[in-house]
Amino acid sequence: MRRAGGRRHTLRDIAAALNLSVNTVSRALSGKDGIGEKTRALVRAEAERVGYVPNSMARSLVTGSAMTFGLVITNPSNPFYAQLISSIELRAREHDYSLLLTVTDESAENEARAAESLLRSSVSGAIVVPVQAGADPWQRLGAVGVPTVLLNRDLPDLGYRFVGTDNELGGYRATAHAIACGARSIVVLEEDLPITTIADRIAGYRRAMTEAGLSMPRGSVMRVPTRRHDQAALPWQPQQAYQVARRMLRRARLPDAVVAGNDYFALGLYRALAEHGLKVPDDLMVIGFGDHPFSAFLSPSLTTVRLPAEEVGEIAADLLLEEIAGGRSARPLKQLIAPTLVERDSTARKR
Amino acid sequence: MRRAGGRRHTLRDIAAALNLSVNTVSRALSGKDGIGEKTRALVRAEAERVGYVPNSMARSLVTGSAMTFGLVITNPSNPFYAQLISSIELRAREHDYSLLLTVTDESAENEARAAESLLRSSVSGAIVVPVQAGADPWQRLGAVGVPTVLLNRDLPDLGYRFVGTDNELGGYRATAHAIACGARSIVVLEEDLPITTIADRIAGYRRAMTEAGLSMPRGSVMRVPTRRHDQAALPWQPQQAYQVARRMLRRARLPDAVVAGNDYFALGLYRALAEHGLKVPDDLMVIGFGDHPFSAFLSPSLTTVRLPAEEVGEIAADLLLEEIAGGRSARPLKQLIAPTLVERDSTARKR
DNA sequence: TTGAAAGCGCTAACAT
DNA sequence: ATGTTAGCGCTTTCAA
Repeated sequence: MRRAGGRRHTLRDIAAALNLSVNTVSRALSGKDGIGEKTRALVRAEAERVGYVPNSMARSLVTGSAMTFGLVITNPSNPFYAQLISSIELRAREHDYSLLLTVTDESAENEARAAESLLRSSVSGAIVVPVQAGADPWQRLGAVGVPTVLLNRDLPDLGYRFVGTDNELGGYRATAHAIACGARSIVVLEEDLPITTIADRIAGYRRAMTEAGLSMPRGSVMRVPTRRHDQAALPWQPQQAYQVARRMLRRARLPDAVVAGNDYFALGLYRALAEHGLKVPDDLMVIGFGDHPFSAFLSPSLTTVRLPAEEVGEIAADLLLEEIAGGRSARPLKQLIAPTLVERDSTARKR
Repeated sequence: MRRAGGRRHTLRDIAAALNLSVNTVSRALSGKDGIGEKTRALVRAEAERVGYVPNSMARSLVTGSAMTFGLVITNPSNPFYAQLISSIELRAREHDYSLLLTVTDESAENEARAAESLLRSSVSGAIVVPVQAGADPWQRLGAVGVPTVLLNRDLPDLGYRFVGTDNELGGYRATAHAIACGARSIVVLEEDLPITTIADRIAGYRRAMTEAGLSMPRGSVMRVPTRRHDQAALPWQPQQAYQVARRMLRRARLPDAVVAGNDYFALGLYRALAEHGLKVPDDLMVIGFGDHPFSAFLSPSLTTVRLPAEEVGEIAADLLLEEIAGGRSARPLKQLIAPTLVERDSTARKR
């Protein structure tokens, strides 16, 4: 029955044991000066002896800061976000902040609740991947003075700081690479979600095509249906991409290359193509997005766009730390980190 | 300069505006009875008007409960843990708990700090994947009365509640399946980490081999080196498994099947085998572990062991909720959920 | 160098 | 049905 668990010791306990005032004990422990060395040693020893642990809630109540980051993410099973969690948690921890994590699962309702919850918890600041179904919840957070950094998806109306991947550039590079490899007719396979990351990638694709003077007939942008509000283990559904790819394969003229919005879609593509007797890259090139862990080990290995997850996470945390500190940052308000193309065999066409 | 952010409104503000006592306002808002309906309506209206948000720290300080789960995980980039985060966060949220997340990255030092941090934060309870480098930090947590549930890796000395995957059974099923498919000589490929999940899987492998009367010569258990304390994007390194597999392929006699400790290792195996001109499954069968998102889409598709991540997460959360509520649970102290074998092409040998 | 007093925002007794 | 008092554990004035 370990439930027993005696009451935690408080400053008062230590003060009583040592015949000191609570205040003295507080200062001895918090390393402030204006205290005798022997007193401090005494207090520390007693604190150690009884296993004193400060109560952060009490401290926060008076200082007004909970020393906590709120992190709001759509889906931890997305490897990009998983990495972001890691790198932000680490940075937070290094600066003695705790991490309060909320998952929105692309739901505006969850997002509204999340913002409210961060408010209640008096987080020192928030890092948010918005659902992009309105800016209200985060507007509110900023309005009451909680520094908020937008991650990966911007909400320009708010004028908050933002770090993310340059998806437009990613889409451009992927497409330009396909073109450089000889593709003339290129199809994009993207999820059907109304978020800027996807729109940006498509814009990048269009720019590359336009620059190369290539046409984008109807059907060049294919959409994979999303199942929102679905506590999904998978960030994306290769199976859904597979279905869409099969539909594409019924067309009279096949494209030379497909640029996928993520590597999971490329997985579905691979299967559809294999079943159809098409060889990658010789019959059709495939380019992924995300450089997910498996991509280097597919056969053929997948050419893809690597995302600067760790860097984005670190910058987000640093931006937040700066905002909390109150200093105007030298950094630009909006920061887009360039992703890099990783060339592998799925675009290495033998001539 | 949104930094302005006026002070948050408090109960006192509302009380003053309405000429009521703070207490009345408190009860009106918290839905307690003993309050006039018109008063309540009035208070609610005013709260709404000024956008009142309760201060959880203040409430927690007096109630003693922070309405927070502490979740301590080794690595969010492990898809199994990513799912666990999702399902636990959801369950917590449904019951109005927030989630405080800490990443240990397999470091005992981080773990000790994490436990201390949970203590400071007065979490209502903790769900922990221990590093298994000693039980002290969690012993301490329980000792001061914080309900703690162990996840995926047990610390039997503590006598805490535990939920996890039945890895022994998983290893057994994987191996037994290989045997059923005709394999006589089977090698296991496991990470080199001193944790029970791995030891259990190996034990299951041994049981299956023994039952079938098969021998396990030296070299039957191959170890893939771990890079600990490495904020890695990858939960495991296919590349490392690839290296180990290449070493194996230099042996005089090759096994009929390899049982991998996770699907990422299977990825490395696939490459090594392909480079060596060996066909899966005809020359060598491969079985993975984890049923990671990509596994169904490899070619050949990977036979693997699917882990009950969502179920484990939900049970962990439910156990914790029960412990917090203080009611003795009808459930067993230790709960092992059976994983299921997913048969695919990597073991479908044409006879 | 130390102590006393006040108060952070809230809830829980106990009055009225 | 409402108000008063007290106090959660800590930090922050201000005195001594």
